[in-house]
Amino acid sequence: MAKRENDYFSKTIDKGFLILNLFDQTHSRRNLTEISRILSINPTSTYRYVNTLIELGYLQRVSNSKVIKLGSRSLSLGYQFLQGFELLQSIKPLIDRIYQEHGVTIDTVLKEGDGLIALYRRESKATINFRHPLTSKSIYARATGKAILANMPTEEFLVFTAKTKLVAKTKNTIIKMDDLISELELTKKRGYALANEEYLPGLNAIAAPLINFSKNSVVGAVSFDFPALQYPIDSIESHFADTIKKTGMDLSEMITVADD
Amino acid sequence: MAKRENDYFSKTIDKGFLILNLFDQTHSRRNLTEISRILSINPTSTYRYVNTLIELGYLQRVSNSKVIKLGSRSLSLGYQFLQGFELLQSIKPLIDRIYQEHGVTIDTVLKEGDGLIALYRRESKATINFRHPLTSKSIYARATGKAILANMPTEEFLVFTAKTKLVAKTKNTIIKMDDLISELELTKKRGYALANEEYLPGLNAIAAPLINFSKNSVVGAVSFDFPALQYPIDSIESHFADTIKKTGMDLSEMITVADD
DNA sequence: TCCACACTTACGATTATCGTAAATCAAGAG
DNA sequence: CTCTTGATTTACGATAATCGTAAGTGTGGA
Repeated sequence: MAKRENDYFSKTIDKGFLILNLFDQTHSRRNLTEISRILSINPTSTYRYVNTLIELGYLQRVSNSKVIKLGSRSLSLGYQFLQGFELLQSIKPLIDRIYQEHGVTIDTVLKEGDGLIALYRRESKATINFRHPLTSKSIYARATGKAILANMPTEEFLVFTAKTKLVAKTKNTIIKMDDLISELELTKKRGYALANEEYLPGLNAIAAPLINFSKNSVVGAVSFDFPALQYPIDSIESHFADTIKKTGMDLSEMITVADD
Repeated sequence: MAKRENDYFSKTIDKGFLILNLFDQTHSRRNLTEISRILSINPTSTYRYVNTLIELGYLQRVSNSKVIKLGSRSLSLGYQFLQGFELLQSIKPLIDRIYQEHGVTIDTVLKEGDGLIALYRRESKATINFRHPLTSKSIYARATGKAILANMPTEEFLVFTAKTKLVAKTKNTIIKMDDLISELELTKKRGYALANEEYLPGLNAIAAPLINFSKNSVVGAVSFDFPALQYPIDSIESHFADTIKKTGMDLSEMITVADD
């Protein structure tokens, strides 16, 4: 073996998942060349991998053509992941209950690397909103993100400030780091974060951090989301500040137990 | 190379997914030895694979211990699969609407090999019921399964009768093949299937097949599920026969377009 | 403290995968 | 209908990734 750089990492598995990851709502169909180019994998290897995933049922051909889409095995694996993910199962009943009581849209996210990933979302109209982004990097522009940033260890926050360039997502996005820092100080003090159309135009939100008390670290955040037109930020703050703080605390307690 | 049995199938990818598949609601935590034994993979290889999946975030260690559970990457991949699965996206709005109108529990399944897999489910109380089985083999005991069997090509049905042994799931399960066959003839004639506590005690259901008209083949089924106590099978039949047939037809039309 | 078992690392042997080249297929242009 | 072009699939020797034994390290219970 040449380098033995990391003997205990399988590149092949990595590639398999990279391929599967290319299929999502906006790219539900792809062909070999596309896959091969995006991932810079030799066409023959790509063929082998795709063929494997098709035989396993995770991908399938669109009516015997060369076009490829997700297979039904992916669907059941998807459900299985949701069912098997302990944290989701533990917080779901509580979120559903709060949703019933207050009729607000609730979004729960986890901190994952630099960004956020969706943990569970209840929409005031439909159920899970399948259009909502599953991951987002612009953590500083979202209420959930700000709740997390405000409760990060100083060291980690410094890394964030060092490597993040604040980009305007909307006209309200905070783009000066100093402004963001004082906003976060306020956020930490009062126990909740606000986002006044800072991430998406027309979307206001209030969020509280999710803390693993036993590790004393922030793992995510929960937010209530509102249409900005009917719910100006002041009215959200006066009506929901206590509720979001309580919700954050309740969820944090569950997470502390479930997260290990 | 020794055999060149199938040059275009990657065993490594296969194994990666086999490992991930071991994690579900009832087995949300496992250790190396367990995985290695179940899959008959050499411990070192198992270590390599698990290590890979951990580095990629699909698995994670339970607080630095040796115990392993699903990682947050699996959660987002799970959501991504649901979002990217075209058939689910196309039928979801219709199911949601029928759910609103009739307030019944709706279950949609796809035929997959010998068994059924969950496509989408709306519960009359909560949303997606995460406890409901995602896959089931006892196709003959369920309303959805019977709707599918009744509309299978003769050839495929003969394969089913040849290799299936009817096992009683409840005291009502049909266990004589002749009885099942005449039941299926009736099912086909009237356009819907009934299950009178044949799969689970206390569960009654009425189901219609989902047909891909362009291929002229049955791809799944949709059912309304009821608690047997409040809803005897006769009353279900008289109240919901037309609705389930209409629902089946509407969904079939969508599927014909979306399924290719 | 010791034992038993599980996990991790090392490294030569093995063989699965890589990747060039050539064949086949499919779609659009003429 | 034929040709052309680009995509997909197959073949097969070369390469290097993975396998699997063996030995080392950790960990929990007796």
